[in-house]
Amino acid sequence: MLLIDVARVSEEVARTSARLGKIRLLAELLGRVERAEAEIAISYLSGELPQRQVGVGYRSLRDLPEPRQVATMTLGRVDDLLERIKAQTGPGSQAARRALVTELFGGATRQEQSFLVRLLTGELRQGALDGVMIEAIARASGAPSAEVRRALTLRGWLPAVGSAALTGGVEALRAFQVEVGRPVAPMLAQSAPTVTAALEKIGGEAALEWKLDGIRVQAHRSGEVVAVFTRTLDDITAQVPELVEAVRELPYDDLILDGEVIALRPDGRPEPFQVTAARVASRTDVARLREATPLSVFFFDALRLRGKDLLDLPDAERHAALSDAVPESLLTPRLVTADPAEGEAFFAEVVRRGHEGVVVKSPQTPYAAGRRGAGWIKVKPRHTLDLVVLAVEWGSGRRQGKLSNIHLGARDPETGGFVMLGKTFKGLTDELLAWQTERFLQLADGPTDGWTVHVRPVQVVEIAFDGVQRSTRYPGGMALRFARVLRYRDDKTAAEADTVDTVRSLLL
DNA sequence: TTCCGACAGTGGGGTCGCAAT
DNA sequence: ATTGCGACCCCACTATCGGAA
Repeated sequence: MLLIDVARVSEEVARTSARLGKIRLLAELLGRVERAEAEIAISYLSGELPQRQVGVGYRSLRDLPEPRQVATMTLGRVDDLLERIKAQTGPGSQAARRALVTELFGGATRQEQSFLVRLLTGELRQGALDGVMIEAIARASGAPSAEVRRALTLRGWLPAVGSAALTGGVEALRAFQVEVGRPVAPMLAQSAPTVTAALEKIGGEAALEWKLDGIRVQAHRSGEVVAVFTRTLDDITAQVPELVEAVRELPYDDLILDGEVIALRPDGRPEPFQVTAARVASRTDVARLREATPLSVFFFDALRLRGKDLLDLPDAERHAALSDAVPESLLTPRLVTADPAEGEAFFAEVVRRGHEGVVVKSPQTPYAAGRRGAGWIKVKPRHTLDLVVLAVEWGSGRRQGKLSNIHLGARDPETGGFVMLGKTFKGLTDELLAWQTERFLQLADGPTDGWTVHVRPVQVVEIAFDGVQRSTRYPGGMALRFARVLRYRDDKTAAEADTVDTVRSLLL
């Protein structure tokens, strides 16, 4: 199959707003792709590369060669070039990669170049990724989409699942089983503003667990072999020796556990997320790093124990099995209650100890691998500040032509100026986007680079955020974590906005 | 007919490793 | 030594479609 066939379908999918229409278009293409190229086609049309990453991003694609007039590239040829690009390492590799990128794009038409750029930068923007592709595979193969989804959560890579479905139908999909050493898509949580609201959603008794601000881990053990995976199924076994040792000491040797690793201070309080993240990301000199910043692990779920899959069991039963297999010191603290007052007190205590919040879990739900099911609901405290808008950036995609990402500043009483604390584009409705575009064009002040519009610092905005972290990027040395817009405040002037001192007091 | 679950999109700050400067 | 880039940790929120109620 030619790349142009895939690029054309992608554009047609992007033009189609109906999801069923997108599914029909994708299924039609899957129906005529050769088996040998099915993985590549599925991969490209769900916005990922078979190579996963090849070391080429937005910056490397700035100036491309002139496009061809006639489309001749096959999927196999593109895949081969991407494979060679990925294989470049060591001195001279950047030039070699650049040459191969030129070769790839020089063989492509304008339409193909556009598709490849979006594919390589991870911005396909056709309104269809895994979720829609699952349905398309189901339709093209005749297998129920639930079977496709189930196979995906166990295999972790849709092209392999889709290719199997197209070749062998439902039977091939059923052959995918939980396999120790191969990560399962982790279950995710929804969120609620308070524990009371979360309990109400679940209805009746629920389990409340500490939410630790670390790195999610899935630990596998087969015999003495241990492997550890992240939320996106990357292998980080070598970076977390403490976890590997802890799992080796467990009495069972065929298991998959779900948990969190986190760096704790000697007094048991958590280190800032940045400390845990830096430790886990470091691959060099791990032995020395673990002396200075040891990691602790806390498990909260068991997907497999003693060779038995537990995914389909209700939470309460999985947790009973977990607490039977794992010592208390490795278990995430947990309280089972139906009483909102008791739940809120538990939440307050967890926050007082410096942790991120709680996860409220329904005792009945099975492990919904890969889904953001209603069985788990996270609750975190929320801070707010009244800040001043210093500048705005033009949006992209569906926000093209709208001023979108706003720069946030706190008042500095010493200088009478404002100190930037970060940016946000979250929490804006279409109505608000339209309003702020007009408002900030009126307030525009000073030079613009065509991207950022600086404004007179007069507009106050109420911002919600999770916390203040240390920053080397901003002049105040601090930045807001997960900032989002709550509302514009026209009842306050910039002189009444919150100060950097207020923000600094939240840093400790 | 209305409601709501699932998805895709739009980006945020911080960190590491690697190659180039 | 420093800088630029790619990749991946953490993530919130809104709009939309289409099946469920």
